[in-house]
Order: sequence, then structure tokens, then C-alpha cells
Amino acid sequence: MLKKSEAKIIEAGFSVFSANPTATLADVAKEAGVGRATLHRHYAGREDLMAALAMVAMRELDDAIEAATKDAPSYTEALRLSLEAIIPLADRQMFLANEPLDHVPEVLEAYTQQLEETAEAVEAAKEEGGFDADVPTAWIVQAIETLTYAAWTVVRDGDATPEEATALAWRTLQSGLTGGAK
Amino acid sequence: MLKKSEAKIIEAGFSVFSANPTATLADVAKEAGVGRATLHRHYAGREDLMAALAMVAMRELDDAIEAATKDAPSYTEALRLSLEAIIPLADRQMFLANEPLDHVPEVLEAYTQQLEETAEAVEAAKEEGGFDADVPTAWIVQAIETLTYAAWTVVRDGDATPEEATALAWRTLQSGLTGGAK
DNA sequence: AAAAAATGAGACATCTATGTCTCATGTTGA
DNA sequence: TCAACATGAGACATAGATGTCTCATTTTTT
Repeated sequence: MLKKSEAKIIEAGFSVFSANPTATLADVAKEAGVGRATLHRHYAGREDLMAALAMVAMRELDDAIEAATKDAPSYTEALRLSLEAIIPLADRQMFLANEPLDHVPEVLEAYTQQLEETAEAVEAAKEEGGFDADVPTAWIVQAIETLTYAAWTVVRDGDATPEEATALAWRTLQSGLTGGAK
Repeated sequence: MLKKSEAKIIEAGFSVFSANPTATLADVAKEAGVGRATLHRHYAGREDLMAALAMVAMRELDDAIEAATKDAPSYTEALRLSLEAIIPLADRQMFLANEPLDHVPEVLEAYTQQLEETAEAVEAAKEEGGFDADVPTAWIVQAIETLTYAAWTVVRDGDATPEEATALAWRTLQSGLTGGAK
């Protein structure tokens, strides 16, 4: 469980780094309403803070997906619901995608596990007929990730509502964008 | 036309920044076999160098697309050929995607124009029946971009050849990944 | 060959983010 | 209430990247 100051710092981190990925630790401390020294007391440096943010982010993702897919009637539908559930979180987390976190074993392990879980869900969906079994799972996972990113960007740019973007991404994934597909 | 030193610096920039986006200007100068002062004589600072790299990258993209689509029988096929042509360039250019270049009007304008050209190509493909006219062009453009990125990543990770990745990305875009689609 | 231009190497100053430390103040819990 | 603990503010030191300048040397041009 996070202490009071830690919670404020983490929240400020999401907010500040989302607006500016190269923001200073001083910026984060200020936004958190906390002294710079206090930030250092809880997180040794930038890397530690980023790693902590990543761990929180992944937990948030896990929770959101868990909640969204609780009553899913199928693995395929669960993947669609997951995609939908992720969009609202993307705004505060997307900056982490461009951070070099490979050096932190804890983060790397958690990330790898999340990818594996997605891969397993895709495999299960394949067996249901939700995806073509001849298409490599690695590609489907990658396509899901990048189309989620695409959905987030169009929402961010005001070109679509989260619902519209989710629908477009899912349609693309399932049946493509050729005329006639539905 | 680029002078001798400039060409070496630009090439080193692509190489060094691809490997490490936070590399130093000193690193670039060293890789270019050029003095640090010389680099500064041609490019005032990091931003200038990045902007120059971006301009070169976009010209390379333009040229590659131009060459690849010269004899394309349709706008739709031209888009597929473009996607294929971009993959080999992605390795050296992808780092630019995470650089904040919005502040350089020249770059911003060129980038905007490239997006517009893609949008026009998509509109034309729509009229051919290559894409569903009911799907927003903005989404199709975004989907093309992100699936191109996805294709690059699987190639980079050794999970597919460029040809395989291109085929998967194009299939996804056209008919999705549901079983039965071809 | 002579003049002009470009370069390399290095010294130098600067700036900024970072990390550490201290001490007075405030907060919490026993 | 009192003691243990956390915090804020600021001073301080450091490290790394950046930008500038000089001067001898090399390269290019005329």
C-alpha cells in the first residue's frame, strides 16, 4: 500500500510526465505539493520513480481488464472488452511506452507476463474461431496493441469518442476496413 | 545538397540515435568521424540536428514511396506497395517518432503534408472500393501508420520477414484476422 | 603555388537536473 | 503530553551535455 506522500507523488508523476515526458523531478514534486527532498526519500531517482509508475500502471491495467472481462461470454469478447477498458487509461500511461524500463527486472517481468497473458487470451480466442489459427499469435498481439494505440490517438485528437474508436479498432482487427465488412 | 561532413553527420545521427535516442551529440560526432565543433558548425544544436534528420527522413520516405508506386495499377495497390516500401526504412527512422519536433515549423509542415497525401490516397482508394467509404479516413490513415509500426516491430524482433510482416499488416487492414478471411 | 575555406583537437564557461545534507517545523501515534 | 517520525525549505556539491572560442593543420579552390 502506498503512503500518503507516495500516492501524491505517483499521481503527479502520471499527470506531469503525460504532459511532458522530459519533465523534471522538481516539476513532479511541485505538482505533488511535496518537497523535492521528500520525493527523493521515497524514490531514489528518476528511474526508480518511472519503475514505480510502471508497476502502478500495469496493476491498473490488470484491474481494469479483470473488471471488464469478469462476465465476458467468450475469450474473443473478453479481448474486445479489454481493448475498450484500456482506452481511458491510455492518456495517463502512454508516456511509459517510450521510457527505457528494460533495466528494471521487476518491471520487465511484469510486462512480459502481461504480454503472455494477452497471447494466451488470443490462443483461446483462436480456438473459439475468433481469430484465424493460421495467423501467428505474435502478430495478433502486436496488432491489438498498436490498434489500441491508434484508437487512443484518434480519441486524444478529438476525432472520435472512445466508443467509436473502440468499435473501429475492433472492426479493423476482426474484419478489416474493406467495404462490405461489418 | 549536403556537403561531405553534413552527410556523414546525418548518417551517424540515424545510426546512433536508432541505437540510443538519448545519445550525445559527442557520440554522433564520434560516429561520424568528425570533430564536435564541426558538428556544431553545421547544426546549431540537438534540435537543429533532429530537425535536419527528420527532413531527410521524410524525403527518403517520399522517394521510396514514389519509386514503389510508380507503376501501381490502383490507389489501393499503391497503398500496399507504400507500406511495403516503408518497412526497410523504419529501422533507421523510427526514433524520430518520439522526438518533439512540433516546434520546428518546417518539419511540422512537411509532416502535415505527408499525412495529407496519405489521406488523399486513402480517399482515392475508397472510391475504388478498396476501403469502406463509411469508415473515417482519419482512422484508416491512423490504422495504416500503426500497423506499419507493428510490422516493423515483428521484423525487428525476428518474428517475421519483411514480406511476411507486410502481408500480415495488409491483410489485417483489408480483411481483418478472423478465420476464413484471405 | 597561393589564397580561401573547412576541419580537428582541446580548453573553457555555462547551464540544468540530480542527489545529498541539515535543521526547523509539523504530524502522528503511544 | 511526549516521543518518534515525516516533511519542507533551502544550501550545497556534482556530473553531464551543451555551446563557444582559438589555433594549428588539412583540404579545397583559384
